[in-house]
Amino acid sequence: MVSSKTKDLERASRMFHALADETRLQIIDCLLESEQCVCDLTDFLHIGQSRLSFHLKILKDAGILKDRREGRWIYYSLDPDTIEELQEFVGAIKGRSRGLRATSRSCD
Amino acid sequence: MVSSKTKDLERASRMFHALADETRLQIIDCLLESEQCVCDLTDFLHIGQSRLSFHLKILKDAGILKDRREGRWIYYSLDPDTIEELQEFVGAIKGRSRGLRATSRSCD
DNA sequence: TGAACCCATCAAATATTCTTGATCCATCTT
DNA sequence: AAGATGGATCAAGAATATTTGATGGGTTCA
Repeated sequence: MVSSKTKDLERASRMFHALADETRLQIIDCLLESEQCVCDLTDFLHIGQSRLSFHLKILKDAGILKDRREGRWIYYSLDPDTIEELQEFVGAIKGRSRGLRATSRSCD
Repeated sequence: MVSSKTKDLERASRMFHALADETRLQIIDCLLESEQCVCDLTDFLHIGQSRLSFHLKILKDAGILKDRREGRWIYYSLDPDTIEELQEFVGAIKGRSRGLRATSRSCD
């Protein structure tokens, strides 16, 4: 099966893009311990609410975060499945990056 | 030791940014098998030389690629140490992302 | 119902990144 | 030395991303 390598790269680049920002990595860091609601995150990170909301959306759209509503609060948390997917992707690169052979070719 | 969490996040976001682009992921894909010189990569990827050079620089600056000159050619290859660093970073997130406890806090 | 609260979304201004073509530099060949 | 080749770099424009403040929607509580 081909599984469209193009699609895979598109998905991977979206996930990496979501992680390519210090503010978003801080958000993730905040969520390592447990889920958090948006208002707590604004307090912790000292950033404006709409700005935080913007970054949360990017992380959520990339599948890295999930959210759930409870009354007036919305709790965000990491999505373990996506983190694992990410780990597999990096692992696939690493698997081959040690002990490469001399110049040869194979690509597109 | 503190090791400046800010620095870590800065470094991590740089690495992720380098991976947050389909063209650059294609380059990496080309380098999985073996090192390649720039002219081969332009052939494989069907992109202009200056464009490729731009992306190679981003990957190299992030530490993901190394280069070595041989006569008039410059060969690029993956840097296994950085790939490993990347894997550790993702692993650190994954390590805690399963089985989170209920709401609590700890952050900045 | 209305006020207060939590949060998403929108529009506009900024800032950053990417692409393209031109130019320059180093190396090799003759 | 002169030309050819492999690549980096630069400048300018095009495309994306980010920040900020304003607005609006859903929820709770009086």
